[in-house]
Amino acid sequence: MKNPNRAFKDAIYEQFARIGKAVSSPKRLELLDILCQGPRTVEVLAKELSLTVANASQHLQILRTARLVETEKEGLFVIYRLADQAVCEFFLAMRVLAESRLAEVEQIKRQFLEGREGMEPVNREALLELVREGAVTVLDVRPAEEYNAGHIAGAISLPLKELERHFSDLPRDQEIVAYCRGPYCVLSIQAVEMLRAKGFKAVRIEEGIQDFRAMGFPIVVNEEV
Amino acid sequence: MKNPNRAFKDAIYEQFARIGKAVSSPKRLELLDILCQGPRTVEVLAKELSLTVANASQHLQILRTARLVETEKEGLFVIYRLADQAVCEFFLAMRVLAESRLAEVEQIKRQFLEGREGMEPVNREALLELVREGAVTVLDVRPAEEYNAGHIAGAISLPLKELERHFSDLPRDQEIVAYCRGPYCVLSIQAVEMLRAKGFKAVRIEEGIQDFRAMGFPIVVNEEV
DNA sequence: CTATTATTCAATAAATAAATTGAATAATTA
DNA sequence: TAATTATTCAATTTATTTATTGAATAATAG
Repeated sequence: MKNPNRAFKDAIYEQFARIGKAVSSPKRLELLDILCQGPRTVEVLAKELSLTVANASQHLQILRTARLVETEKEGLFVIYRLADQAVCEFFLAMRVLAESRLAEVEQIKRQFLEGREGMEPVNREALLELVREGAVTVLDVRPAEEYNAGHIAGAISLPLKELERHFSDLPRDQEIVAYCRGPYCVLSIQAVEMLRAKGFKAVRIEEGIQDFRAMGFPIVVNEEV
Repeated sequence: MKNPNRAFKDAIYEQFARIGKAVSSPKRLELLDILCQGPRTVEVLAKELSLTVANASQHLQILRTARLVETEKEGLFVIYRLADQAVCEFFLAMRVLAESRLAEVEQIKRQFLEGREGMEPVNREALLELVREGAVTVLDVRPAEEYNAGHIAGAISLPLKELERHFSDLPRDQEIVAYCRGPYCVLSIQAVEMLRAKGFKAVRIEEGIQDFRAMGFPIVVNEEV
């Protein structure tokens, strides 16, 4: 070893790599993405990712070893949550980097949305402005608990599962903008398809709640029951 | 497969994981850190990390596959550089996250600096303010090429290797603040030790050139020769 | 053309990580 | 207390990653 500082540097970068290793698995990234939305039990996470519970538990423990998530035992359940909001911001930064550096991401997305109406990349800035002004009906199509945990001020909660039962509550003259968890969540895609099939003027906005938060949109949190 | 969108999500998160895998090795993180300072040849990078050239080349190719770095052939040499300044910012974000989440980082650093004078965590804000005001002599102890590629406005270039020959150029009445590549670069540590041994009032500032840039310090770039 | 030099490639062995399976643990309910 | 449920543990197989080595390639200089 020529350089006497090698051991120090090795030790430091090995620590940095703990974070890197934690985010080097697609499954763990998806877990982080969901945990950005709020705390979840192992069971719920496993189901969301179509993993066995044991496998999900293992991945979660790796995230915990890297101190990116924390746990709390509540009765029979173990609730996992992000250790810090900074972890969510880091995940978002990584997503943005992947989107900007890897053309494949855009390609996979385009391929998935191909042929579906209302999903074409709209003029995002203009749409965001309309949302800001309240000039459109903003629909939060995530499950009610997630809406309660935090939603865009002025947005209406209408979980995808209940959409069919509430068509009559929605305006036919005004544009409807649906959002969900983010660009890779399909809830808003399905919602817009259903709405369009019924003749509504609906469009999807890719941004998820964390993106809106990062952009400084006012977020409303409902009281816990 | 219960969920028909699984394939889409798997494809997306697999792309994200390409970035994660690229930054999951300590060696590749160190390579990125150095490349944040500027372009380098394979040979130089290999030497800096005490790696074989073949091994360094392999790591660099992995970074290139993840589109984090780019290459350019110049004569016999292949020059690697970051593909985008955003990659440097991402690396810094990862470093900050590791520092905040992993207590081990601070511990390793403390252990390394133990017993050395001038390295105690000084009042950073106050010191930065002095640097900003030009109330202290600011020493850039990196190699001259790196100084030329970008340095804090007002800083004097005095590479560690030439320090001994230029003691007489330095003020004995004013405080000297040395900086280098960042908190895990040892150049400024060695410089401060040498200066103190000669009776100068020298302190180290942990921040590296990329940190100063991120903090909005004015950076001066010398004309290429 | 030959020699030199920087880099990459290819093959291998060793280490590490991933998913699967079934058993073990811990908290709760009947 | 026994049964149930959510989670973790441990063992295994399979796949991936890492470092090492020596050969191959490509650009340049003699």
